[in-house]
Parts: sequence; C-alpha cells; structure tokens
Amino acid sequence: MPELPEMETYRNLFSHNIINKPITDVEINREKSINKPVKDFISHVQGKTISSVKRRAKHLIFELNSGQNLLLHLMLGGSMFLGEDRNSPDRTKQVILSFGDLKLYFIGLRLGYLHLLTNEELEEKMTKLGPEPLSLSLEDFDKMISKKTGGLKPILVDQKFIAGIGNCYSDEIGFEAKLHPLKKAKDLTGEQRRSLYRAIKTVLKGAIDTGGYMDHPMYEGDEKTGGYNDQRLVYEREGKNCFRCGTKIERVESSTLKSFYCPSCQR
DNA sequence: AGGGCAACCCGGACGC
DNA sequence: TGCGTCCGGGTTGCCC
Repeated sequence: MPELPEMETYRNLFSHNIINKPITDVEINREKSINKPVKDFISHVQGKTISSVKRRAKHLIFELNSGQNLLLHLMLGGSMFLGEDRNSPDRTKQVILSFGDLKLYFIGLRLGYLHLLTNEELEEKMTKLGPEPLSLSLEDFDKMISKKTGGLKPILVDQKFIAGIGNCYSDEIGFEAKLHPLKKAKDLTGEQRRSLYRAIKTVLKGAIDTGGYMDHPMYEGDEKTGGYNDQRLVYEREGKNCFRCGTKIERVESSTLKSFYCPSCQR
C-alpha cells in the first residue's frame, strides 16, 4: 500500500505537471470517495487551479487557488495515473480531474478518499498525526520512543507516533536496525534507539530515491515507480533467504499486524 | 498505555 | 471462459 515514499513520489511528479493549470472538468464516478454532494464538489473545484501539492504522512494535499484544499488518502490499493484517455489504465476511475487533455485519474479508491476541506478542517485532521519522520530529530525521537512500552512494529505503524510508515517500510526499518519486530521499546538500549532512528531515515530516503515499492506506473513510460520492489529485504519475502545471512525470512503475526523479519539478523 | 478486534469497501485471487 | 466466494489492508473507534 502507498506509504510515505510512494506519496512523496506522486507529489514530486505533480509539482511539475499540474500546478496552476485550470481544472477544466471534474468527473465523480463514486460518490463515497468525496465528502460533499457531487454537484457542490464539482462546482467548487471546476475552474480552479492547484497552487501547490503538499504531502503530510501518507496524505497528499492539493491546495486550490480558492483557499480550500483537496485532501487525498489512497488507503489500500489506491493509485493515481497522470495521462490522457488514450493511455490511461483500463480500470475503474473513481475520480478524474481534467486539465485540458491532461487528466489525473484516481484509481482503486475503496476506503481511500478525496475530500474538499477548508484550511481549518484540514489543520484539525493533520494535527492528529505524529511528526514527519524525515524531519524528526534524534533528540525528539529518543524522547518519544523512551516513553513507549509496546512492540516496535505496532509503534512504527502508529500514525500518532510517527506519521507515514506502514507495513512494508516498518519491516524494512526493523531489518535495517537489526531489531525484532515484536521487541519491546522499553527493552531497547540507547544504541538500539539510535540505530532505529537512523534506519527510519535510511530506509525511507532510499525508497524515495528508487521510486517506492508500488507497481502501478504513474504515467505512460514510467520506469521508475516500483523500483524499490527489487530492494525489499524482508517484506513479503517469507521463506526466501535473507540477503545478509541466508536464513529463511519468517513471518510473525500479533493481533492483526503481520511482520516479516530475519530470525537470525533481528533480535 | 497497549492489545484486541470489528467495521469500512471492493479488486483481485482462488475455486469450481 | 465465467461465476461465486473470500480475503487483504490503513484507519477509526470501541472495548478491556
């Protein structure tokens, strides 16, 4: 599922392609994807321009020149495609924003949504999220993790703790830090807390640089998106050999969370 | 605070 | 091929 690096990749693309272009048409094929009556939503968005695209955790925020915002969360299975009717994926598009011939397709929105929000409404939603991992200082991280008692996996994917990390990258971070996913935060040494902090940055930055782990291209001829798929060291590699030591990768479940890890490298 | 779990939803995987 | 069934996954909210 799209996590921070995937959303950052989208943000990057959009910040070059759809800024300040008039939204000529809005098509809603799934009412549940939006938060207003279809008529109201369209009449507000149509004719406006997007003045900037920001990312917060796994959300994208399209700032409209009207002062309102479109808040996007892809949740599970959601993706976007920037292109034209002749080259767009043959899938149901829940929402389409047109910029003349260029169109932004929202695909696979099931639990995902595109909500029209005022600055105040947006602010209220965003303050519930924890800090951005890439701008978090070691001092702050150390303070936060030191207050925790639970397992590392649930802590890493908790959006109120740090926002933007999901199933895939939490496992990759655990491997990078050589820490077992169910190890309790209170049992970490100072060195292990630093190691975890560094792993968060290393893994997320590395994933952004290589295009994330998603497999849907973002535009025609897109070769970069999904480049991280080949670099996953543990996520969904159950039964395969650890690239570091050769031990078979295992999978552990606690409650509804599953984790992939190397039983030899991660303690 | 943390662990457990149900609900939300439907594309895709799987079985026949 | 086609139809039915079931599951996964991020998030929220509620329980203990």
